[in-house]
Amino acid sequence: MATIHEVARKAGVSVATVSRVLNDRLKVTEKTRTKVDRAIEDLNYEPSVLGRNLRNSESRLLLVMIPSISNPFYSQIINGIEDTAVREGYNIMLCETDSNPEREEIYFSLIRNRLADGIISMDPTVNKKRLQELACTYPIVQCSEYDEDGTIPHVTIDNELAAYQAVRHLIKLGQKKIALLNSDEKFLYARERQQGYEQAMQEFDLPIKKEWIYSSNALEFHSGQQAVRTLMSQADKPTAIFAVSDILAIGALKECNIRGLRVPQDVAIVGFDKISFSNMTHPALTTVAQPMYQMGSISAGMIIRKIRGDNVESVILDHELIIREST
Amino acid sequence: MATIHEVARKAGVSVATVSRVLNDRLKVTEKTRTKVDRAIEDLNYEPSVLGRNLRNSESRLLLVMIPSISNPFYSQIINGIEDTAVREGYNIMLCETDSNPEREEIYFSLIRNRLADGIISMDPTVNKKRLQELACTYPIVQCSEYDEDGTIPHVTIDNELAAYQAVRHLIKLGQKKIALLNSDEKFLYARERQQGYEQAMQEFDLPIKKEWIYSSNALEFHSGQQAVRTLMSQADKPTAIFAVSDILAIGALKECNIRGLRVPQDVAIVGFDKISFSNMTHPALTTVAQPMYQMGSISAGMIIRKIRGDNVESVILDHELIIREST
DNA sequence: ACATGAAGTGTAATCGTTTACAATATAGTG
DNA sequence: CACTATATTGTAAACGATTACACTTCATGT
Repeated sequence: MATIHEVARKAGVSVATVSRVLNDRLKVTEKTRTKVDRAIEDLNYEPSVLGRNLRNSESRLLLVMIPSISNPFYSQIINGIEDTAVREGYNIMLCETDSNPEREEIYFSLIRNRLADGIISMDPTVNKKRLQELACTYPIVQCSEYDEDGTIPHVTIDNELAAYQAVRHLIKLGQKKIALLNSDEKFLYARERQQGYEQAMQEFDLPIKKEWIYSSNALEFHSGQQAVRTLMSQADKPTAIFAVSDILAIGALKECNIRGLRVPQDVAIVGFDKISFSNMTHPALTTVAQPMYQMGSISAGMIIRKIRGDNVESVILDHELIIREST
Repeated sequence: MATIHEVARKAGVSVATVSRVLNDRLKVTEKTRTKVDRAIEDLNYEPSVLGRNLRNSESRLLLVMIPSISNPFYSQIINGIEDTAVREGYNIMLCETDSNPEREEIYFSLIRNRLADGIISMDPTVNKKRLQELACTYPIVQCSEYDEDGTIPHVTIDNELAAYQAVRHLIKLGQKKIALLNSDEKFLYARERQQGYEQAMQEFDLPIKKEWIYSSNALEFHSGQQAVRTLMSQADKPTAIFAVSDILAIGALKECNIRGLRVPQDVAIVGFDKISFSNMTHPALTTVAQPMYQMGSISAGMIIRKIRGDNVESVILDHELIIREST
């Protein structure tokens, strides 16, 4: 628990010199440097980040806000963020909002209190107005989800195109009765993916039936199951399902399995996200891969540049359709 | 970005009084309090955690070290930690070690640099000696994994008993040829669960065959698949599998599905951990539930008490066998 | 030998809080 | 009303670093 003063005394120099040895590496003779180094060694001194942060008025901490830590979609993104952040000398604080505005506000207070230098928001349910407001004062970027008419820089994929290609893939396999398993339309990505679905259906002159569009308000496994129950209770049953999330798709798959519907022979299923579990199911899930690691590392890079005061542009990354056994 | 000085000036009081309004709530008249409150309001002042931390020489940050963020086993634990931590005024930094000692050391440096007040370690591959060393100086607790001959307080379950009960469950169902799908024996929990397995087999006079004990060095989905390939290539094939992790069990299940082996009719499978995906498979997995949320919140409570200087005792929690479709 | 300038080092202010201690105001007592 | 005892408030010193600025050296050219 030595301080810079003790090191200075032991080395017979001033604190300024010790600080210079610690940071600059310029403008200090080899001789004093070794004296200081030895003193540091002897006392096994480590500078206090607390003191340094106060003086530099920065914390080198990044807030990463996600709705739920158990959603595997975010795992790879977080990996990307963390690797880049650590490389640049930042650490991350993972904040689980549970889509709860109160909790959200607690985390926002961390940046107002200077405990964080910037925010990467990935919560689609975040209070958009509040976020815009904060973004005027503090560095904020959005990852994956973003606000259409906001000004916050973001990184995302072309959701509409990705959905379009996924549905086209089903159509090319001869599918005609394709259901959409969507999440709540209040989310931008949900609307965009629905757009892509409709575009593909129209392009190939297939009917868009309201009964085949199922909107679930939660991205839960059970919602996927429920969707299949509803869809398959209809007179005119779909023979393929495009789900906007792997979790929903896995729920749908489970329900098909339970009902003895063979996948892909009786029902073909496409998911979205390529979470790690999507190839552990039987059959493995066809899905749209988002470049999650890259999304993470790019958003980390963006927020760090924004903290430094550079101005940054939004980025749209490429996706990829991963064809596996479920289609 | 107002400071306490500006608030003091605006309210016509000293900084000490402002600070008292902020913290104590005692020993300041109603009149001055309202003056100060109004000034705070007007400037919309928020105290800087940086300054406060330096003065109090604490950061109110907890380090939570896990090998991999994508392992769903940790999700619930982290939820438990976070809820308790936030309630006590702490925030957590999630640190993914990737079981990489270098990375581990980076995170250890955060506590040496006073950027964290304590560590909750959940990494079974952590360098035990290093951890013991640090535990002399800094508050550290272990969650789930721990060191038998160490002195670091920990929270865990009775792995041996849990494994024993899982295997006994299989035996009671009439199973006689039970394979053990273990992870690397360097982990304490692996050795303990193997103990439980062997104890159950012995108690019911069933032979323990070396060929039926498969040790995988990674807790990966693919290891589970590989295990089934190996086990089922033998002349004397097991008819049940006890896996020490759900991920391994899900891998095994997938391989059984591929090979047309019916679960549970041809092969019964038991997993361990009750991760959320364990009931999304077809059939849903019988598994041993660890009280993960509770483990998290208890370890958070422990580390906070330890930071305060209280001394804390290790805790062993109850587990539960969850019987589902795979047995 | 001396002025010059560069290079290296030291002094002290600063970041934004908290808090021991001193100072002052207020209430209570005879 | 004078005098304590007590309740509030203010002053200034920490906490542990960084850094502008001032000061010392010391090699160089004359």
